[in-house]
Amino acid sequence: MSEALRPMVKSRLYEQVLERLRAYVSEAGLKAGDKLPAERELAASLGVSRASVKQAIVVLEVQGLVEARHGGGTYLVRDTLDVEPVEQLVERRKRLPEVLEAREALETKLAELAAERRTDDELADIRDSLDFMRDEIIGGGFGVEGDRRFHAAVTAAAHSSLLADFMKTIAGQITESRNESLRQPGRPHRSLAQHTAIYEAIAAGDPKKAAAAMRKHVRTVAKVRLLDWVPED
Amino acid sequence: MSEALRPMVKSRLYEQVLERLRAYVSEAGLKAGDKLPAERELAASLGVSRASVKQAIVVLEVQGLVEARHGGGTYLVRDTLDVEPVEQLVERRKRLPEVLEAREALETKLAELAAERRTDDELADIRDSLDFMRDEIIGGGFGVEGDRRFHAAVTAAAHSSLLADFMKTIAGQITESRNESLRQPGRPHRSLAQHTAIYEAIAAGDPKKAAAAMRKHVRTVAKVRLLDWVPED
DNA sequence: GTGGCCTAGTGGCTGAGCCACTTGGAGCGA
DNA sequence: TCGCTCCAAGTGGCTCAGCCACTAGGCCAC
Repeated sequence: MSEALRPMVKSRLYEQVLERLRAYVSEAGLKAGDKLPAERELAASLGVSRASVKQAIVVLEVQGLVEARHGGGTYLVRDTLDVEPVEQLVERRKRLPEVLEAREALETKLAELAAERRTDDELADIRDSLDFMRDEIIGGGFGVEGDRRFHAAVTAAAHSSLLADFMKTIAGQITESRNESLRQPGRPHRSLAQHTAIYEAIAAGDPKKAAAAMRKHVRTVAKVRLLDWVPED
Repeated sequence: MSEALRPMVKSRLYEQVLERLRAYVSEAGLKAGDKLPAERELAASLGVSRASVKQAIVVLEVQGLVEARHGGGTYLVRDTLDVEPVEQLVERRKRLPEVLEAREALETKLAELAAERRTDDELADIRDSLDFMRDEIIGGGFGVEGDRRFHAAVTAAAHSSLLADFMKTIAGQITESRNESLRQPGRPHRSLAQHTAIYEAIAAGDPKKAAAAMRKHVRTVAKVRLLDWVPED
């Protein structure tokens, strides 16, 4: 109660940086794909430390408004730094089933191609991602990052730049579904088993088996997501 | 295209910290209000720098899952660190009109009381927040922080711990509406004018005028929000 | 008991620095 | 001239060490 009368939250510096950044983007008329000033430069011109600028950028990153490329600069994903209104979120969510259908089509083929075309190095990459996932899960994590690496490695091993490009366009939504799916009870271990099956088929050079294993995996993910989202209309 | 086949995003360290943190909370059975380990401690036990831990905490902060009190530790807001599913977001959103009604009731009375009870120091605080808001707007910002400080200062000046507690329970949703409202074109300046009117009434010790000015202001905010959210059902 | 004070604990922020990765151009060879 | 390699500059990722501001809790004086 003594605390109730005081200001409710202290403003954090990164929040002010955030606001300045948003204002800058709209004033400078930056569009999707445009490059933001370098972190060191921003820190200098805003008169704050680089760490604070970093915190602001991290926030924009998790909100999907910005993409930071290691060594290559930070880029706008949309034409603005404003957070997506709830309405659009819902809209996007309604299109998720479509995305998961598309994912099934693409990844099934990718697994098939990977089984045929993978080099030994690429197979090792897939194996590494599987190990990483296992470590994550053993360490109490969900294996999110390992899952991501696995699918990226399979995509690379398929040697189809066109399919890879398609995957890229739905990568964001897949990430979303991955995060949610892997948080379900017992999910990480089941996921690990399914990925292992995919890996083994690819290692054995068996395209049909790889495709089947991948299809089963993607459908597992999709089913959960489709079930827990029942639009009221 | 050469880039299309490579892993799509590199994992950031703060994301892994995030995952560990979530796992920790669920394993340790922490509940809303419980204290997280200190940043230095987390950094040490996770084997990462404090800056990375900080980035993860900032993410949790903007997602409203955690509250960091300067000098007082970091606390869970809910029973979990998982992000709120879209469904609940929509649910909460539907209750927003109610919140804004409640806000009108509370803040109108708070303004009235502040006009009667404010000390000179408190009046100065309100004045300061107004100046801060003006600076923000001149500097290209939206005046979000100044707005927050203004209402906090008025609440303090009203000397009603009960009303202040009520305000606290809807503070989160008010913040949300503030962020969105102030981003509308021309909004910051109009907001500044309305706040100035409230300030002047409080300074003059005119409770009726203060209440009226506050009511007008809150209704402006509410109207915009109510208009742009039309549930489909 | 009450109130003020002091100190340890903790978050906020900074500055300097190293490493990893990207990019673009210089320079070399065919 | 074209194309390739390689390197240096630019930039993000992360760490370390440290200072300051604020909070909380215990101690002490009254």
